Amino acid sequence: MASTTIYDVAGAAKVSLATVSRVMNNPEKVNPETREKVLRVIKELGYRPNAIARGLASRKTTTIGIIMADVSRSATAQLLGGIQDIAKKYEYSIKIFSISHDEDITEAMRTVIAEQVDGILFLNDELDKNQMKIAMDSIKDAMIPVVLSNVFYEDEEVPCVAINYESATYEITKKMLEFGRKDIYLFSTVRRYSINSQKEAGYIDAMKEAGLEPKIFRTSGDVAINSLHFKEFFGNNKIDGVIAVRDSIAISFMNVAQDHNVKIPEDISVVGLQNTKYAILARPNLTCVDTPVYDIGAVSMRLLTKYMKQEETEKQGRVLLPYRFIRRNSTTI
Amino acid sequence: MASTTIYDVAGAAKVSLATVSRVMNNPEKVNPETREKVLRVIKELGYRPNAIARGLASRKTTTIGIIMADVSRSATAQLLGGIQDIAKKYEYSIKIFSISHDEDITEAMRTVIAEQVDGILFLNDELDKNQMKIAMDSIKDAMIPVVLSNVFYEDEEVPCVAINYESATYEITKKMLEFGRKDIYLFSTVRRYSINSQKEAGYIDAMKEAGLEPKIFRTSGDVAINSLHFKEFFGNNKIDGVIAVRDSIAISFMNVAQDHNVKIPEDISVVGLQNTKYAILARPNLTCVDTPVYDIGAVSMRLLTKYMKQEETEKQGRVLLPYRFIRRNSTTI
DNA sequence: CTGAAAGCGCTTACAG
DNA sequence: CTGAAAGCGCTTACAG
Repeated sequence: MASTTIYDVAGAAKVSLATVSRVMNNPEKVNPETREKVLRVIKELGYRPNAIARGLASRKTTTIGIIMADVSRSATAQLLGGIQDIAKKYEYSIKIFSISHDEDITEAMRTVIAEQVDGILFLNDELDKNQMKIAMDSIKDAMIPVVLSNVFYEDEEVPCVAINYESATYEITKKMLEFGRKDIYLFSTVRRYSINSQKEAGYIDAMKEAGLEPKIFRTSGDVAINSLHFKEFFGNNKIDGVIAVRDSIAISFMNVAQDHNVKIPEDISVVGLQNTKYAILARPNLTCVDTPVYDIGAVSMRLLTKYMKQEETEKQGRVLLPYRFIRRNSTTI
Repeated sequence: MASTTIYDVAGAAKVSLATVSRVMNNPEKVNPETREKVLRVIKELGYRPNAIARGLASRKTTTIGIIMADVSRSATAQLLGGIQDIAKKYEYSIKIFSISHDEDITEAMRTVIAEQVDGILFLNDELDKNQMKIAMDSIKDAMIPVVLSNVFYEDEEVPCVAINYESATYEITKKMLEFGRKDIYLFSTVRRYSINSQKEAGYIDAMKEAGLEPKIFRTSGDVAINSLHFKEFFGNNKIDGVIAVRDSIAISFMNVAQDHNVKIPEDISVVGLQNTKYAILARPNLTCVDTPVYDIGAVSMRLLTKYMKQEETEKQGRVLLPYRFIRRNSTTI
């Protein structure tokens, strides 16, 4: 079945195609009677304008591009959830682009730009400074509105929606210190992410302020490997607190600790910095800093629509969403 | 910076735009020398053809549409991972569309079709039979190649990549029976998914074959609610085996059971039907049927490319990928 | 309020 | 092998 075009509608309604176009785009500019007539025909024929033709003619695709590292990462999927809900509301389509840190960023960005998206939501937090600069510069050159979503970039002029991971981690570290913990470790990842760097900074601040030495332990994202690494903590290392950038790291640590007859939270307090749904499946339940990733996605998409419609023109810098602590049984806090 | 067009390239290379177009689409049809010249100019100018214009002129967008229920569901994110890797390889762009079971499917499908995607990967397994029919019929009418990815539809003519969840569940139930378990429950979801129905069917078969009464317990997807429901199992119900359609259900059951001093696996054997990465974070580690969701995504995308290029023309029906059992500590199997 | 016409940036027969 | 021209299905000034 060949799809019906604007010509078919114009023919059936006995008007010009310009009029049909107007009832779809500027209905107020057309006589109510003809408008109704056209609307009726549109409905009868089930007509939907070809989005590609419309995109070419109007130079607006009502499509946004989402640039990320890996869809299957839990945080990315959550962000997408929030983005999608808002995008749907404002009738934007979504195109996704994964860019790996080991590919040619210039080329990858050209691909995105060639797709003529109206705006970009940038979620990739696995690029280094130089790569980020290339990406941001190419978006700027193409004059495409962009919002960073749960990623940080040094140029604070670029709009960004996230959480103040630094202060969140600072505060939770402080709290542990107040409750008497001294040998607190931060468990982070081997790969560097812009967000985890912030968490590390907050932790380091709090420890230094207390006159203690910050101890960052970097582990793999792989749970099986983590488990092996963790064993070393139960011989020589003095340790009474753990803050993990990922819940899965915290949970696998708790498991290994308990296998070594270490009591959680009495001997070691453990905190996760995500609050994924697995936090309450862990035994003991994992105390967390709750980071509202869905909301970050939703808010950043909402902000992007404003830039695309030029309702918001001045760069307002970083939007930092509130976070909160969820006390469960893995801490004595 | 206004983007460079094919006219700019043609001008700089002193050829017609038709020639530029040819070096991009049918390089073999143009003289090697002019080809090199044009290629050089393209590189210098960083030219990339406008994908929208190209799409309109060629009637091919090299974009596929992915229809799903909710991106943030773990299985969906995994599928997307596999899809994206293959799509990238074949240079297809990806547009995502979420369709909820409570919206107007006809309209939703029109939106997808209006976007002129070259092919559709259908992942939504939350629609009922009638809705599925509407969706499939509209795709057929629009003559867009489609592959079902981890979803089942009664018309087996529609290409589909998945796992034989029915036989997988049948076999694991059998295995439990062989090892002496008798009061085996299947824990499923309140909402109906095409995949979970298959799991239920396999379980029912195996139980009936053994002359036992199948007992399906439907619980919410919410872990907190599950926990409350599970309590009833430790008073009256006789139960010595649990097969859960989701790992999270299995894990929260194990937690509640252990809180009631029930021994896993001695008193109750527990199996999860996903093998998410949380299976090994659970205590005891969760025995699973491993369902290679990433692979389903990758294979379905690969198959779709074949249909789009018409390499594969005849409908080959369902492609069922292999699955396997992963024995861990939550079973005595 | 409505229609004729140009144009969006490409591709693709058609000539030559 | 190359170019001129038509056309993809729309939108949008421009007249009227």
